Amino acid sequence: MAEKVRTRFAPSPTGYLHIGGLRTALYGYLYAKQRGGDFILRIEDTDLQRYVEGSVEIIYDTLKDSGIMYDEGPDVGGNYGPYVQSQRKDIYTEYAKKLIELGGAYYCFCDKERIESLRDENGNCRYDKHCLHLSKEEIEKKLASGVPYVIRQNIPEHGTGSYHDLVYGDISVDFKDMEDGILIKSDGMPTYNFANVVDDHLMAITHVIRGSEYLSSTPKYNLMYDAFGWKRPVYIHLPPIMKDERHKLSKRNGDASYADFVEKGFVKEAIVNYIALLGWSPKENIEKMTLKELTEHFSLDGISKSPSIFDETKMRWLSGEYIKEMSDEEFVERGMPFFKKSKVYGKYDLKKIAALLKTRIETFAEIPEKADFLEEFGDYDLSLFTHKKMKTDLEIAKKVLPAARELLASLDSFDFQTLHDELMALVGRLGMKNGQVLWCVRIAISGKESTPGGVMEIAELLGKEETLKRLDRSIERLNA
RNA sequence: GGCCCCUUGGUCAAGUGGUUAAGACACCACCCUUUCACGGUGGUAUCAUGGGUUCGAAUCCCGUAGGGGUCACCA
Repeated sequence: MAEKVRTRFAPSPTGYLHIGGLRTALYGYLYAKQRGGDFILRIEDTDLQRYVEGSVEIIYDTLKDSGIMYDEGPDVGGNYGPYVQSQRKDIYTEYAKKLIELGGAYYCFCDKERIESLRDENGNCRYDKHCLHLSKEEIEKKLASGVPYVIRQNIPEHGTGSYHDLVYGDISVDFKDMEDGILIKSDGMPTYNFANVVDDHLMAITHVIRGSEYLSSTPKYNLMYDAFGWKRPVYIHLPPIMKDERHKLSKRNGDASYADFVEKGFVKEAIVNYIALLGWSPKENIEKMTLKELTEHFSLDGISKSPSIFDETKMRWLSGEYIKEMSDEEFVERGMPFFKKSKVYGKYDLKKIAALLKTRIETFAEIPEKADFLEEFGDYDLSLFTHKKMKTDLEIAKKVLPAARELLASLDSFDFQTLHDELMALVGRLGMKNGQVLWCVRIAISGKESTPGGVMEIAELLGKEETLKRLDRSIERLNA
């Protein structure tokens, strides 16, 4: 039986979950789910300086809201906990000591001043393995007398660290280019460099999916896996998502996060769908995929190596696609926050408005601007009556509107079908073209060059009274 | 600066020695249509650059340029 696939998403709670992070989580989720494996959430909070209150909740909420459900995590439990690194301090201490015994790490008592003195002309400092050569007695003595210390990784002075990445291929880095990095800080907490190795092993992670910034430090981690005699995981490094060709997408630069896009009215499925497509493409050459479909089509060999630029325009298009296929009920329900911001809320049958709006907007945020004309009727520009293609002008409008006014006033029912039949009959009686009559009436009751729906839909929504009122106002202005 | 990595239209991208170099978004045109949309049809536009290797290179090799990452008691 094949080993069960276990992937993980390991964010640090530093304030938000950016788009790049969400994509990393998504790929981990997709790969695990596709293989019938587990997806784990682990919080990497070993740096108490950078911890931001409430950010863990943002991580939980974003993942759940976007549908990326984790099988194990701090708030859902699991057999490999705890899933918060700050609660695993003793574990790291234990393994750090073990690594020292194995020769893969050593105590370092050097103070800041000594480290600073190691800086070279470029301002880089590289530890000189000074404390590696301390005798056992010296170490015991310093430890006993409470001299502050860190634990450093002991990296060989010669040789090369190589590994195979599923996206980037074979990567090798010379050991001489790596520093004896700190594994355990003087406050007793581990650094990422140590905690990720220990946790990934202890949590039985089979595939490590993370950003490409770890590409060149991975050989260091492999050194530890090897020293412990642990099996190295499969590595999958992901290219960054950029804002433009120079800058990575980041909240610090004011770039939108998942939550921001939801707030901007994007359909959630579209956001997930779009970020899945950044840096990955399916064999089948399809664009629109739900999370379930993504799980079916996802494959690691479709991941690209080069950075991709986030394009909100394409995400808007996807969002529009999801909106188009919603039922009127679903549209009303999901767009409710935006209906509430519009002037039509509470005054109209929102389902009818939904039907008209569906094919015309891409994000829910467009609801107010597209629907508010139903409640707003100002003194529009009369030149709207002139339209070359429709063959209309002010003179035609002056003939059409009174006739239409008379007709509409005489109607008992004001539903779409009646309006359609009667208006078309009027077109015949006047001996004009459809567009000449319909364009003029639509302008007269909407005051807008473009509206969701035509005259009949709008008149039905407005109702007889309001339609006539607007018609009267337009005729009055036309004759003024 | 050292090391690691990347480079196909405006954007996302397919492509793994022989293709008219897919497809999508955006853009433009036309058709449909009571507006705007939707839908349909078509169009503009890409292999960073210089050398090789080869009968043949977007695909392989080397150099150059440009870009990103990393070199923390951050992850």
